[in-house]
Amino acid sequence: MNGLTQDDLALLRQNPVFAGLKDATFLQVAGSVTVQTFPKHNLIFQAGDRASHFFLITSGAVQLFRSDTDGVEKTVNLFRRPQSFGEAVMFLERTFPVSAQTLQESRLLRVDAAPLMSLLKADPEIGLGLLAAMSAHLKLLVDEITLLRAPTARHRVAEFILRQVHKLEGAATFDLPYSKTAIARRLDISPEVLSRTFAGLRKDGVSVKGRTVTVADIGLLYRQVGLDNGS
Amino acid sequence: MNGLTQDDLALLRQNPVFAGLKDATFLQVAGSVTVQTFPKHNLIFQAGDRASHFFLITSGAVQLFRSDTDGVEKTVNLFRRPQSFGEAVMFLERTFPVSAQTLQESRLLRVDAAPLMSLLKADPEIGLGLLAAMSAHLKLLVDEITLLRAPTARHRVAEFILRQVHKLEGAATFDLPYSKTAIARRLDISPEVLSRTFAGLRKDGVSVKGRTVTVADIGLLYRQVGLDNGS
DNA sequence: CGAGTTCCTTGATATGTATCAATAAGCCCG
DNA sequence: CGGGCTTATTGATACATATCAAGGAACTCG
Repeated sequence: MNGLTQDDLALLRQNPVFAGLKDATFLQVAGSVTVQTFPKHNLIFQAGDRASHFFLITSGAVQLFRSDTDGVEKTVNLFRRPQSFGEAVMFLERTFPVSAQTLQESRLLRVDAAPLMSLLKADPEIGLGLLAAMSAHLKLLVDEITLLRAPTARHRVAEFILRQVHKLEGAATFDLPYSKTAIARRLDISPEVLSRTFAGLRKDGVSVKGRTVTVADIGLLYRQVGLDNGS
Repeated sequence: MNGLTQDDLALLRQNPVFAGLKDATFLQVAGSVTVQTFPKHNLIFQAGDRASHFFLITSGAVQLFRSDTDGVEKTVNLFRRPQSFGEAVMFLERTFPVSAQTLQESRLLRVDAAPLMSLLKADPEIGLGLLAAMSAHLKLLVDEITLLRAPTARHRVAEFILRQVHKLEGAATFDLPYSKTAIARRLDISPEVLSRTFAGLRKDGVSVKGRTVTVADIGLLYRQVGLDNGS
């Protein structure tokens, strides 16, 4: 053991760098992760240091900063749990372009580049797997943003339905993938509004009975939402 | 030339797979991208085919589907401009687990794996560069989602300010990075509400004069927003 | 089958945000 | 400096959503 808690492992696992790894590979890498705690205002690394590792924050706060020629510190970025920093530079095998210091007492997970990079270089498939996972993840997030930027609850719900339906026109029936409360949370609306919105969509041929949703005319729904289904 | 328009290039460029490449590398890869147009209901690839390429949609719509043993088509996913599909499988050098067909007349950009993969294998740094860029991109998107999920305009604006400030407490002054209209768009609120919100924050020590913002007490702002600055 | 949950729906109300409209401030360029 | 443009502010109003409250439906477990 290296002192990592369950929480630490979960945090690592959901970091983009690790999310795409297979369990076995992940555990292998996690084995070399170490916990470091720093007091307030402690330097973590300095601009110009070799980026032989990156950090994930479990508590506290870290400031990335640049020291001007005249010694004035200019903060570039501020990170907190569950953010990580330094990984991009690590992948690039460069030196840190900025310095990092804690703003509070902080607990960090230090991920050394060596084990990860040697895995990546020994087995290119791992790197490709990471690329695959990251691009898939990016797609999901872009979709999520599209959904959240929809102007009204009606639009969000309709978009959500249209994504479940996987068709451009005609009729369709499908089951909601999870509870309505959870869907409401995901769409960032209250459960009440979700319920009302479903009710309001009834006159447009959307009927919801329990978890089963039936759409009479998908094309109509596209038009309702102001999207173009291309037809 | 291979028939790619400016629009095609821009679309490719903003795809996660290409967004992280250096210009030179990008142009090299783009040189082997081809345009393919398909009529409606045309098979693009079949489950089991070798994933020697992936596609980006410039117009039309594509359905990914699975043919059950009894021949029933079950749609897995539906993609439209500017989405891409197949890249994850391509990176993994596997065969497509599903089939793809157009639902409308469609125009696709076909990106062959060979040039990209040989680049990746010849120069591991390119793959690492992609990983670096993707993980940076993922961070941005996650931040964006956090921002959009903030409950009120006040929260969004405060979060936005706190991100510009890069500090946890004390006072700070900074310049807005772009016009207020643009900021409003980014926060998904109307310019009027942004204006009012700035005005409303005045009594909490936030003053906005032109593009210059001054925050008297950052800790107060954190508390206002219900965030914890850890102090 | 029925009591106890949890989840969902519906109504009433308050709050927040968009929208419309008008004014004011900033900016560019002659 | 001043006209003409864009950008920002402020007010009035309408609409959308959250919240509070209560009733109803579905699910679980004995």
